[in-house]
Amino acid sequence: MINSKIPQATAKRLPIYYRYLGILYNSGKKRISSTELAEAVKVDSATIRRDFSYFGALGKRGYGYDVKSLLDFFKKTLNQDKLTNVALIGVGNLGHALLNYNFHGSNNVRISAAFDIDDRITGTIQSGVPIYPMNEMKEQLVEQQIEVVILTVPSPVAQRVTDELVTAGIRGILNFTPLRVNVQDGVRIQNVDLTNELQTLIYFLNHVDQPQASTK
Amino acid sequence: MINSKIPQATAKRLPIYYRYLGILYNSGKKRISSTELAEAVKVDSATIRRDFSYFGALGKRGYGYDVKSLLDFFKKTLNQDKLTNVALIGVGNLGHALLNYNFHGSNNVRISAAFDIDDRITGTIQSGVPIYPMNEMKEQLVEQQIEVVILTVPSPVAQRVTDELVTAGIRGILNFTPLRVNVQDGVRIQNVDLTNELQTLIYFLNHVDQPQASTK
DNA sequence: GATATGTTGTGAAATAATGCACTTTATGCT
DNA sequence: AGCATAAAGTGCATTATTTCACAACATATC
Ligand SMILES: NC(=O)c1ccc[n+]([C@@H]2O[C@H](COP(=O)([O-])OP(=O)(O)OC[C@H]3O[C@@H](n4cnc5c(N)ncnc54)[C@H](O)[C@@H]3O)[C@@H](O)[C@H]2O)c1
Ligand SMILES: NC(=O)c1ccc[n+]([C@@H]2O[C@H](COP(=O)([O-])OP(=O)(O)OC[C@H]3O[C@@H](n4cnc5c(N)ncnc54)[C@H](O)[C@@H]3O)[C@@H](O)[C@H]2O)c1
Repeated sequence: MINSKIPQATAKRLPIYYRYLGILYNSGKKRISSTELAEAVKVDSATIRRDFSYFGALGKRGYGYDVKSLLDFFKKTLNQDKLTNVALIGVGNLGHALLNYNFHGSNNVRISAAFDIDDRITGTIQSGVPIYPMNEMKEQLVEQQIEVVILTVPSPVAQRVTDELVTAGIRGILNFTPLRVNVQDGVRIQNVDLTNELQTLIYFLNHVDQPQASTK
Repeated sequence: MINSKIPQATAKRLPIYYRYLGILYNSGKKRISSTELAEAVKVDSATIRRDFSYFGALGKRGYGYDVKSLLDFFKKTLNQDKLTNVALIGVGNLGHALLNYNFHGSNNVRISAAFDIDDRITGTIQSGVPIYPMNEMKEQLVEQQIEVVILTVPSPVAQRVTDELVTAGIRGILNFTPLRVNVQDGVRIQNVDLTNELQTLIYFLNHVDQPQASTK
C-alpha cells in the first residue's frame, strides 16, 4: 500500500509499460529512453516520463532507464512478483476461451478455479482448471483465498451472481457482461464491454474527420 | 458526418446509453429522467445531461427524455440503423468465441466473414460465417466492402496482418492482441487488452485505500 | 579535466472532463 | 387558469490529464 496519489490514467498504462519492458529484457536490451519507449507503446514520451516520475527518479539523465531495474520495479508495483489466483464464473463461449488462454506468457495471474451451473461440465477439469458447481462457490473462494473473479455469465443472472460473489468476500470483478452491476463500496468493478468497443470504433470512423490513429 | 465536436469521453459513453435505452424501451417504459438513467448506467446525472446536450435539446424540462425518440436518435448516431459488416481475422481460441457470439441481441453489427491460415478450418462455415484462407482476404474485404475488422491473431503476426489489412483499405481495427500495431494516419485502432484490464484491476485493489466502486 | 551530448525530471501552460448549483421551462394538479 | 413541482440545459469552478520546453545533470569524448 504505497502512494495512492498515482493518477488513474497513469495506473492504466502501467501494464503496457510492464509488458514492453519484458519484451525488451528478453531481447537483451539493457537500456531504453522515453522516446524509444514512446514509439513502441504509442504514448507520448513526456507522458511516459511524467508517469514514471510519480514513482520517484527511476532513470538517469543523459542515459535513459535501465531495463532490468525498471522491469523489476514494475513487477513489484503490479504485484506480478507473486502469483495471484483468480476465479472464472461462467464457462460458456467466452469463459471457455479465457480459461484456455489463462493469461499464459510472462504473467503471474492464473485462473485457478472456475464455476458454472451446467452439470454437464461441473466436476470436470478444463485446461487444468477444475469447474465447480455454483453451490460450492462461496466455500471454494474463501478456501482458496480468491479475491478477484472474471465474470462471464449471461447478463440476466449477472447481478444475482455478483451479489453472491460480494458475500463471498470478493474485492474485484472483471465484468464481461453488458450489465452495470451494483456492488457495495470497497468492491471494484472493471467493465470490459466488447459490443461497446466495437460501436465506439464504428462511431469514430463515421464522425471523426481528422484522421487520428490509436486510442486507449 | 455531423458535428465532430463531441468529446471522446462522451462518445465512449454513447453505446452504454444506447443499450440501456433499448432495455427500457423493451420493458415498455415511455420516459426517463437523467437521474434515473444515472443510477442504471453508473454515470453522474449532470454528465448525462451534458453529454446529451452536445446533440441539442433532446429532452423536455420538467418531464425528462422520451425513451423512444432518444433511442431512435442514438440508433442513428451510432449507425445502428443500418447493418455494418465486419470481418474477423484469426479464428482461434478467442476468435471462435466472438464468432459464435456474433454480437447478437439488439445489435446491428455482424461478423460476415472470417479469415485464418489454418487449412483445417478454412473453407468451412462456423456459426453461419464462412472462413476464408488468408490469400483471399484482400479480395473478399474489398468485394464485401468491409471497413472494420476484429483482430485475434497471435501477436507475433499481428503487425504483418495489420499491414495487409491496411493495404486492403480497412479503416478500423478492434485489436485484441497485446501488440500496439503501427498504422498510417486515417486508420483507427481500438485496443482491447484483457491482460491489462486484469492487471489494472489487481493494481487498484492493492493500492487504492479509499474504496471506490466502478470504472470506465 | 573540460567540453559536448543526450535524456531525464518537472514547472507551467494548455486541454479535457466532471460535477455543482442555478435558471429556465414544461407538465400536472387543483 | 394558476400554481407547485420536476427536471432539463448550462455557466462556471474544480479536477484531471496531457504536453511544451527547458534547466539540471549524468555520461561519453577529447
Ligand atoms: N462470447 C462473446 O464473445 C461475448 C462478447 C461480448 C460479451 N459477452 C458477454 O459475456 C457473457 C457470457 O457470454 P457467453 O457468450 O460466454 O455466454 P454463454 O451462454 O456461452 O455462457 C454462459 C455460461 O454461464 C453459465 N451460467 C448460466 N447461468 C449461470 C449462473 N447463474 N451461475 C453460473 N453460471 C451460469 C452457463 O452455463 C454458460 O456456461 C454474456 O454476458 C455476454 O453478453 C460475450
Ligand atoms: N484467448 C484469450 O482469451 C485471449 C485473451 C487475451 C488476449 N488474447 C490475444 O488474442 C490473440 C488470439 O488469441 P487466441 O488465444 O485466440 O490464439 P489462438 O492461437 O487460439 O488463435 C490464433 C488464430 O490465428 C490464426 N493465425 C495464425 N497466424 C495467422 C496469420 N498469419 N493470419 C491469419 N490467421 C493466423 C491461427 O490459425 C489461430 O486460428 C492473441 O494475440 C492473444 O494474445 C487472447
